[in-house]
Amino acid sequence: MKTILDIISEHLSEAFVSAGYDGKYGRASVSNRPDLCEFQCNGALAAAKEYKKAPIMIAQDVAGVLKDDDAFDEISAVAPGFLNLRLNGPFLTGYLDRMAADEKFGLTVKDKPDTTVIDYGGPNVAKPLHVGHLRSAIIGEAVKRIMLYMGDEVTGDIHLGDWGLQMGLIMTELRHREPDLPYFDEDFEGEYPSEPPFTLSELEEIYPAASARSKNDEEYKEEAMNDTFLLQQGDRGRSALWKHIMNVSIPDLKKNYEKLNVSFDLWKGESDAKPYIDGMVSMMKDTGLAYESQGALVVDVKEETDSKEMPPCMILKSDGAALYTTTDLATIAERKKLIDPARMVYVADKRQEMHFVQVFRCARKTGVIGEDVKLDFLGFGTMNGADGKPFKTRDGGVMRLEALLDDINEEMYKKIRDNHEVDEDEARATASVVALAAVKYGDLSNQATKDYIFDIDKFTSFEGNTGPYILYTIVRIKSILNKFTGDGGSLEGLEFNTSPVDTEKALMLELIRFNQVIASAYEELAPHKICAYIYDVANAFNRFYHENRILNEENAARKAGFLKLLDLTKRLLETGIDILGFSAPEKM
RNA sequence: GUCUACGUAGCUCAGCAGGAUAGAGCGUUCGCCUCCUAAGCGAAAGGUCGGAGGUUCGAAUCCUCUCGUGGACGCCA
Repeated sequence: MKTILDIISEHLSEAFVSAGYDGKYGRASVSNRPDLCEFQCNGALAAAKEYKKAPIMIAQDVAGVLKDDDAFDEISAVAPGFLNLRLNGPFLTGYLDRMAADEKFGLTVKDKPDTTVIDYGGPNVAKPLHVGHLRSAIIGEAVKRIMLYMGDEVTGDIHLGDWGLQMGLIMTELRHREPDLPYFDEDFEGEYPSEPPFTLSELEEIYPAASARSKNDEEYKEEAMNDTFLLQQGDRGRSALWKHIMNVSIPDLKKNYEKLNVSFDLWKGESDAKPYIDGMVSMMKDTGLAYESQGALVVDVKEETDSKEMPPCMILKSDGAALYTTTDLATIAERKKLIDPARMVYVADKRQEMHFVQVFRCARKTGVIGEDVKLDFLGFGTMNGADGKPFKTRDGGVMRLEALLDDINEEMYKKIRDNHEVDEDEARATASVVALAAVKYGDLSNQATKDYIFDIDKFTSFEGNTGPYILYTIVRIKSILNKFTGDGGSLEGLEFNTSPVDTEKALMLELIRFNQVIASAYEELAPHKICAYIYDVANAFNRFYHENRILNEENAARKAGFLKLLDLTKRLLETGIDILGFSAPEKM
């Protein structure tokens, strides 16, 4: 179904043509002066030059043609040449009727879905999730859902960090602590123990310890690199140990992502690309594109148009071990073979942009992937604390994701208990739903590419442009509709009011933007556009709510129209937050 | 040093295929709960859109320069 702007633009274009001007000038936009009009067209201003005519004259000509158009109640040509439009009530409700009857509220889904892989999350195994992992998870999940809603076939891959130096570091540290473990005995030929030699919390402590030591201890770091290399070569003991690390770590990761309402279709990792590395490397060597430089194997990815330095893409380190670029390239080959997607989207910290530019160029240049497959990098900014510096706990440590969510849950719980008399279980359940919305909306309402301030005080205050405000609005609507249906009312067969009151029409005008907003959020991979939109809708609803008594409205037809509008508003808002990856409680 | 992103109200952010009086939220001040949830609604105050040039009838938006801040710049991911 066409967007309302496209429809209005068509009317305008025809009018421009009828008046003797080029139809291209008939582009409509939402008014930036709601006091004057609902939609506007600035085409006459642009056309003035071509026709050497005062813009107001052109606007008047077009307005003259439009005066019989039943889509509009009011058309005026205003100096210096604006065309101001107000929509006709029945025309507007006709559009709403079609929206309400459509499964996707008039969104034109893609007729040819793109098979897409979205790579997000990217946690390292054996490391607890911390706040730094929040953005990739939240943004990636939202982008995945936007693409799904738009009709693409999307596979979300968590792409675990399970094959790099961090694995070697863990093994080195473990050997220093427990040198007698059979995994490190090269002569050991028996069965390795089935029980892991560490618990989750031990594992979570081992990595930071190892990482810290490797920074000051050159010898230790070399050991870790060697362990990494041996693991990648398939060393038996290290592979067994690797499995233990995975088995201990992954269930915990799953549990944590579940709490975030983030789910992955694939739990693949860097290690899964291993079978593709050798073939890929020899292919790159055979074609002569990969060559040795300073002991490492590299591929040049410079392009003539580059205005900056572009270091070559490193395929193998000088010790022959794989690194980040290696597994990312091999993963592209793996996805090509197993999924054959039309597009791959990577959601990662924007500081990795250079890496992805190199990987994408290298993949194309060496034929790992064809030119027809779209490769997109969506980089997000750093999550900073209230002081504008990278987010830390009060004592300066890295905040674990679990701790952060627990804090916010607790604040939320207190707030609910303060506001209403509810039993403990219900308050806890509601608190977790609202807290998640607060965190996710707080992140998603900012442009992904920018750094943003994660201010716990702000997020737990829950006023203004926040997730809880959106939820509160939905809960309000639900409450009214439930009361209505509880009293025996039915939402079937209601009709929109064709002569809406001001705040009612304002709400309608917000609702009809839905398909436009979703399409634009999809084009730009921009969840914040959906946030801004549902905030506008919630705002318009709350104004309407305050000015009208809905259930007590005496005019039955008018009341029916109100209820019909409420129902559609609720469905749109619920769809919006579902796309963003959170949900609303029944009460709050 | 090279490249890059960003500088919009006291704070946090929208707006940017050029268009009428630059918008929200928080904070500040003042109103509104006998009535469907006040986590709400209304109103006020608060801005030379970092600065300087340029293109244009018209620039927060496009171009150039400049200042400031962050980031990236081969064996980490």
